[in-house]
Amino acid sequence: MNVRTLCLGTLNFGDATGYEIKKMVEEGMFNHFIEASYGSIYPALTRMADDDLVTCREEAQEGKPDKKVYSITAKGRSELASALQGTPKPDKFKSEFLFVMLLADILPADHIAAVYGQRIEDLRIELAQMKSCADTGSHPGGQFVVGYGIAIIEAAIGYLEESRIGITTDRTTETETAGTVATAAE
Amino acid sequence: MNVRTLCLGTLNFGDATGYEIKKMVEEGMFNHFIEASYGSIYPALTRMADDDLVTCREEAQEGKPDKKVYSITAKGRSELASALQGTPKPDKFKSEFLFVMLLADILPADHIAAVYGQRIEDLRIELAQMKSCADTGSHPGGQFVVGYGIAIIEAAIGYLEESRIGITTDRTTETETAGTVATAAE
DNA sequence: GTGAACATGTAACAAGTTACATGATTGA
DNA sequence: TCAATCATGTAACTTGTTACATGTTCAC
Repeated sequence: MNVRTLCLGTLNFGDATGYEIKKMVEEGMFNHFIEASYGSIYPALTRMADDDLVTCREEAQEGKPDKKVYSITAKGRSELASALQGTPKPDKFKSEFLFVMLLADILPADHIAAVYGQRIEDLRIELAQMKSCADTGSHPGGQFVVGYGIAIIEAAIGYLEESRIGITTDRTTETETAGTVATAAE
Repeated sequence: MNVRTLCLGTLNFGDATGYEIKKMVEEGMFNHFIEASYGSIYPALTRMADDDLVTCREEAQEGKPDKKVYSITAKGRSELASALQGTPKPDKFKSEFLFVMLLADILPADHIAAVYGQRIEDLRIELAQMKSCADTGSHPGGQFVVGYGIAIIEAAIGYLEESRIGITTDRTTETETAGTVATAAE
């Protein structure tokens, strides 16, 4: 999915500036399954205004630069609907963490342990953040998405906790090799 | 993580051709948390051979073009280890499906139902595929990764199944609007 | 007085994908 | 005979990120 559809989707929930869209994406529940930068949002918004998918009203502010508040148009809404038509592409789940775990045996045991612990902690934070989203947004679609996120993160935490002993201990002989490699890397 | 590290990582499990690396990524357990195309793998392999991270031995074949079998070198292994040093970036989970669900109320009810059903089916296939990986790879890191994948996919399926009624029924008044939008979209 | 938050925007750059080019074999 | 599998490779193209540019206010 492209930035255009993303912007259209957020604007469907209400008017917003480019700045606000970015914030919603990185702080709201969007956060966990989408991302976008200013460098892509602003140009997208400008082009969409040219295409009449959104309208822009400028709001002067004291001290701060003018706000450009965007609203989705009827044309924008139908564009959004047709972009959402058809089968959505399968989810993409990219994980450097898992890649590291896959190659755990060539890495120092303490590094693995640290990364592992950190991951659990990160997931707990993500979970808390997601649960706070659940209270705010009473919108049905939002509720569903947040529920999905919670279910998955809880499963991940659960798995990591019950596998912790296995992955951390299961490596007696490898530590020397890892040491050699780490030294050679410098 | 870049293609280089990915290739180095797969070569760490044994020699392979560019073609085989691609297959492993799209069929093996790598599949679910990484992706790469020929257009990125082949150039990466060539450059890494120049940098002495891998060696290449050409194997003539009848009827088929020559195979280029790559092996990771000691230098490659240390490069891999140092690339895996440091905290891995947080997992990225991108989901068009969830985005569609978020905006379910502006889309035709039957479309949502179809997409929803398809998603459950796809996840079941993914789960089966992942479970078959579990038998093949007896490697500890692989076992862990596959276990993680299974845990998450099962959680997703579970959530989708128990929420099915809610998301599909909870939309009586919206259908008309959706119809209008769908028409306008054409 | 220093950094964060507010607010927009552009240009250079990175990274990878898609499509193309080539060509034999094998199974339906 | 038509598609798929095996096998490699390049060039054009997409898409988006990073870094920069600009400027105020508020809190510490």
